[in-house]
Order: sequence, then structure tokens, then C-alpha cells
Amino acid sequence: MAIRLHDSLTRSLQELRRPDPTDPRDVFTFYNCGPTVYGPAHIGNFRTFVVNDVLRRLLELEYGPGKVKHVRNLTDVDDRTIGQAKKDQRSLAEITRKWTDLFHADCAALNCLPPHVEPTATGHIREQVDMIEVLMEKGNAYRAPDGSVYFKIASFPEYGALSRIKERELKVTNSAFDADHKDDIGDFALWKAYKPEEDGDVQWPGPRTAAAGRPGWHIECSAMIKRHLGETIDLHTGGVDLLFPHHENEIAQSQCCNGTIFARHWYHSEHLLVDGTTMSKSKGNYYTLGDLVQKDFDPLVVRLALLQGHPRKQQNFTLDSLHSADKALTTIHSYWQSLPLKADRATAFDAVFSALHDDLNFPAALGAFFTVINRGPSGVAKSDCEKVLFALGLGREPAKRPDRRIPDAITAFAEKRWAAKLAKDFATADALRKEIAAAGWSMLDRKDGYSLEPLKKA
RNA sequence: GGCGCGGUAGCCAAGUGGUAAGGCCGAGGUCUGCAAAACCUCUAUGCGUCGGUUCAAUUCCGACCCGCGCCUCCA
Repeated sequence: MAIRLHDSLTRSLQELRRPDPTDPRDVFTFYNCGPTVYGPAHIGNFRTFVVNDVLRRLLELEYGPGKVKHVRNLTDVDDRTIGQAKKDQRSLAEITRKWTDLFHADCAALNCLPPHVEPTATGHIREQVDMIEVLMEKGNAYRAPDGSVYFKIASFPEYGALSRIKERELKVTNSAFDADHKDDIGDFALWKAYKPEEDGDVQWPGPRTAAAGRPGWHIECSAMIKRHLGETIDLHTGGVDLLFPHHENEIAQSQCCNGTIFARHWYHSEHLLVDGTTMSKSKGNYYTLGDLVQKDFDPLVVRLALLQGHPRKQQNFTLDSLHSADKALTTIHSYWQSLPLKADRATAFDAVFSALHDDLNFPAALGAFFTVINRGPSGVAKSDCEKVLFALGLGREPAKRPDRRIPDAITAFAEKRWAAKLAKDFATADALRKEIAAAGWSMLDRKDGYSLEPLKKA
């Protein structure tokens, strides 16, 4: 069953290329623009990474193990990382290490598979400089008076094909234009000359004839892709906001440098919104995974919530959607656990996969999944269900909520209530239940005993 | 202004030229002293508004209203 995905360049549904199964060197090459590690990623960022994670899982299921190469970068040098290092009075490396570690922990909590390669911008300075030099030699780039290097978009007639931007509407003021020493407002930096007052000790030797400094943002992806995946890749993905200018610029750089098609397929996922608007640090209206875990939500619940909207549609994130996902996940897992090992209906979940393969239609896939669930476990094999759970990345038991020590007073109340209940003194038992609840705990009775759980926060 | 997306039950959300998947909430029920959990049943004659095409439109076309995103920080 072929995987079809919306392609941003042609704005149509296109089948993804299937690598030759008999040629071990022929793998599907997949690049996903990663985070800038200067602070905690918010769940809007994670929507994109979760969507890409499901995509990667589907590709591996479809093409077989070892037939997909997934690369996702870490942007560890740019205005924001440098700015954060300066603000915290730490080295750039310390700052990016710190936030990279958190990012990895969050990804693991969300059950995202690590990409096969996770290159960093600072680890590929040489590759970036090499590309810039080629672009300068070919006349696609020029040195500005301050020693920076800019890409000349006039040298690339196809510029704007992805974003359909032909004439740039000049919302930008002329002062910004002048300050950047560009020939044209649309030109963008490949290399930024070192500025002692801003850049601290962050600098590298530049391309020939250029000043020392650091790479511009866009060139890192072009260079890392070339290095790890080759000059032409099968799929390039990211959030919609990267479509312009980032991806447009990547195309310009790579195609001018390499003289070949850069990416066969472009895919962009839409934004997660909060209160009907994009979440951003400047608005302060964002949640991190940590925020939600503190509210007692399992990261896997967050993952399910992120899968409840179509990835190419904006999705409004609410705490309510988390409660909904929490219940739904419980149902999914209890169904999964109830399944027999063997079964006679191997095709039970076909509708789930066809929805997934049809442009990652998560809502339809989840709908199909629950339709199977509602039919009951009869005839459905655990292993088939596990394949679905693997694709969705929901296949592990929810992490135990952080065990909170049960206060002795609560234990005492519980013991008393249990005794009262056994003695059929229900009035006392009910009163004690209320006491326990008022203290923030919930007493769950079983046949032969009870357990205590903290009441969920709202 | 340019480019793009969306408006489907209380909330979220898929979808089709022939009269609406699924999840959450809610209601009722079974089961347990109660509570929780689990399981069963029920919940849109209607899909932003107004026109048009059609035997038939939520689905196609047009206009309009409303919301959101991007237009060089941004998943």
C-alpha cells in the first residue's frame, strides 16, 4: 500500500518513492528540520516532530528495516543560541548542550524514535564553507563590504517556486535593508561576519575572501543534507513556517551549488495553536512538555492529543483535549491488553493503515482504530494491534505517574475506612472517603484490598 | 496588499454528488454497599450565510460573512 503525501511544491498528493528492495544501497532519504537549541521546545514544536516520527515509522513499516535514512538536525549556532549564551553568561556549547539534552529527554518521553543521524551546525562548518565558496565561484553569492556573504536570488530564476512569492512585498523597512549590506532585499546571508559586541567568542574562519564569522541559518541544512543524504533527497519536511524563507533558500543554495534537484518531495505540517493563535515565546502562550507533565498528564497522552488533528490543518491545543486523549489512550491500552495472541482476522486494521498512508490522516486512522476496538477483541490478534500502536508510537504502557509518597495520615484514614467497610459501617466508610478526597487522594476499592491514588489536577 | 488554510453536534474531528466515521463530555443501564474502573445503549433530518448547477449538495460553482497562518526570529 503506497504512501501518499501532500507535496508543497506541486500542491498535490504524490506517492512517495519506493526504494529498490533488492538494492541494499538504495534507501529512502528523509530530512526533517530540527529544533534550535536555545530553550525548551514547546508542544507546538513537538507536534511537528511527532508527525514526522509517525511518518518515519510508516516508512520503515512499508519499506523494511534499514531502507529509510532519517536525518534531523540541531541548530546550535544562530542569533538566538548566541544571544541566550550571552544572557546566561555561559559558553555557546554549554547552552546548546543543556537544551539538546532536554530536547532528547522530551523526545524520548513522547516515544519519538531517534533519527538515524542528528547532525549539528557547528559540527559542519567546513561543509558549509565549502558550499559557500562554490556558490561564490559560480556567481550565486557575493561578499558584502563587512565581509559577510549573501546569496543573490537574482541569480536563481526559479527562486520562489515553493512559496509562490514572486515580488516581495516590502514590509521591511529600508533601514534593515541598508544595515545588512545586501544588494537586494530578498538576498539572504550565507555567512555572517563576526561582530565582537554580539558574538562573544563564536567565530570560525570564513570562506575565501570573506571575514571570519559564522554561517547563516539556511546553509546548515543544505550542507548537512549533502553530507549525510546526498545531493538529491526523497523527502524534506518541517513546519509550515519554514516554507518561506528557510526552505526556499535551501533550494536556491543546494540547487545552485550542486546543479541537481534538491528534494523530490516537500511536506509541511501545520501549526498547533493555543487560544486560537500560534504559540510563541514572545506571546508567552506556550506549553512545554514539562508543564503538562506537572499537570499529571502522561507524555504519551500528549502524543495522542497531538495526533488528534490532521497534520496539515491548524489544531487548537487545549487542556480539554488532553483529558479526552487520556481517556482514549486508556481505552486503547485496555483493548490491546485484552487481545488474544492469535487470531484469524489479520486484516482487521487495514482501514487504519490506509488512512495513515493517505496523507497521514490521523483523525480518520484513529476513527478506524476505534471502530475496530468497538467491535471487540474477538478474532483480532495482539500482534496486529501492536503494529498499529507501533505506527502511532503509542505502543508502550503509560509511564507510571510520579509516585507521590502517601502521607501517613491518609494511610491511617484508608485503613480505618477499609475496616469500617468490612464491618459494614458504611456511614463511617463514606465519611472517611470524603476526608481522603478532601486531602487530595482517591481510594479505589477492589475485592481484596484497595489502592490510593492522588486525585488528578484539573 | 500578496500567498495559503479553515468554519460539520456541548467540545475535538473525519468524510462523501444520493441524505453524516470516530474520540471526549452528557444521559440511561449492567456490575460492584458507595465511589472508581469495565462493559452495553442513546445523543446532528443537518454540515458559516445567500444564490446557482443537478433527479439529488454538507460534498461542485459564485458571492458574501467570520476565524487563523505566512510574507525574511519562528515547528
